[in-house]
Amino acid sequence: MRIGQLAQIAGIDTQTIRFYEKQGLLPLPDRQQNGYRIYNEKHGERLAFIRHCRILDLSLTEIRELQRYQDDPHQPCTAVNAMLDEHISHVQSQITALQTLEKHLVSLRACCNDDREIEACGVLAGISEGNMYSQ
Amino acid sequence: MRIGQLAQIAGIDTQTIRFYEKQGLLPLPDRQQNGYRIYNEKHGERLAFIRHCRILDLSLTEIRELQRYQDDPHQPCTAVNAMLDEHISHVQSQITALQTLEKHLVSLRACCNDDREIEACGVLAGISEGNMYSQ
DNA sequence: TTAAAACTATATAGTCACTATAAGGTCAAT
DNA sequence: ATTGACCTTATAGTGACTATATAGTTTTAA
Repeated sequence: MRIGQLAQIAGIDTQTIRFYEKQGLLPLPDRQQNGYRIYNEKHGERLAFIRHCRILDLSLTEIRELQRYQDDPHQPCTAVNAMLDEHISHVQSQITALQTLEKHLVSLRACCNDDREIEACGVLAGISEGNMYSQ
Repeated sequence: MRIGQLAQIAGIDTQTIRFYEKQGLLPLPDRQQNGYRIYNEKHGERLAFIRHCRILDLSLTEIRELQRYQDDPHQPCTAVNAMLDEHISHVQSQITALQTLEKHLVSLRACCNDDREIEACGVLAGISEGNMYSQ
C-alpha cells in the first residue's frame, strides 16, 4: 500500500509517517519505479506501536530504545520495565507539580473579584509581589 | 546596572533577558556609548513580573496581554480574572489527562515482572496490542 | 604595560514532535 | 488536454528558551 492508505489506516498524517522514517523509527519502505513508498503490514504494526507509545507520552528516543529491545527478543526485559517505572515517576512528578501550581493559581484568584480596576486588581498585585506561594 | 547584574538579581540568564526584550516583554533599555544595555529598577520589576508569570506557567502571549492591562490602570480587571480562570481550567485538564495516563501506565506495568525475556514481556505486548486502556 | 579573564554585543542553530508551506512530479478520470 | 488527487523533497514555523560562534570592551593581575 502507499503512504496515503497507511496514513488513513493508522489515523495519522502522511507527513508524520515520513517524519518517523527520517527519525529512524520506521524501516525504509520499498519504492515504486516512480519513487512512491510501498508499505506492508509490518510497517502498519510498527506505526501502531509508535502511536501507542506516543499516547503513553513516551519520547521518540524512548521508542527507539524499545524497538532496539524488540530486535533482541531473548534479552531479559528488565530494562523495559525500568523504563516504564521511570516514565511513571516522571508523570507522577508532573502531576504533583501541576497540583501545586493549581493551588497557587486558585489562591491567587481568590485575591480578587471582578469589580475592581486594574490598578486595584488583587491578581495583578499578587503576581507583581510574587506572593503566589501563599499556600 | 548592566545586563549581568540584572540577570544575577533576577536569577535568570542574560540570554533570556535579551530574548524577552526581543519578544517585546521588556522595554528597550538605554545603551552606553559602547552599546551595553543599561537597566534601572523598573526593568527589574518588569522582569520579576515576567518570571512570576512564568512560574505560574502563563505563556509569553498571556504575559504580554497582562502587561497591556497594566498600562491601562482604570479599566475593570474582569479580563485579568477571566484569563486566570481559563488558565486554572487549563491546568486542571492537564492534571486530569496526566492522571488518566498514569492509570494506564500503572496497569500496563502490572502486565509484567522483571524475569521474562523481551519476547514474553507483558509491557511490550501490551503496547503492541494497544490495550493500555484496560483501566 | 600587557595579557588574560570576564563581560558585553549580535546572529544563528538546536531542542521536541510535529505541522505547514512551497514547488514540483505522477496518475486516473473526464 | 486538463483537472484533481495523489505522491515527492525541502524548508520553515511552533514555544520558550539554550547553546554556539564570532567579535568587541572592560577589568584585573602579572
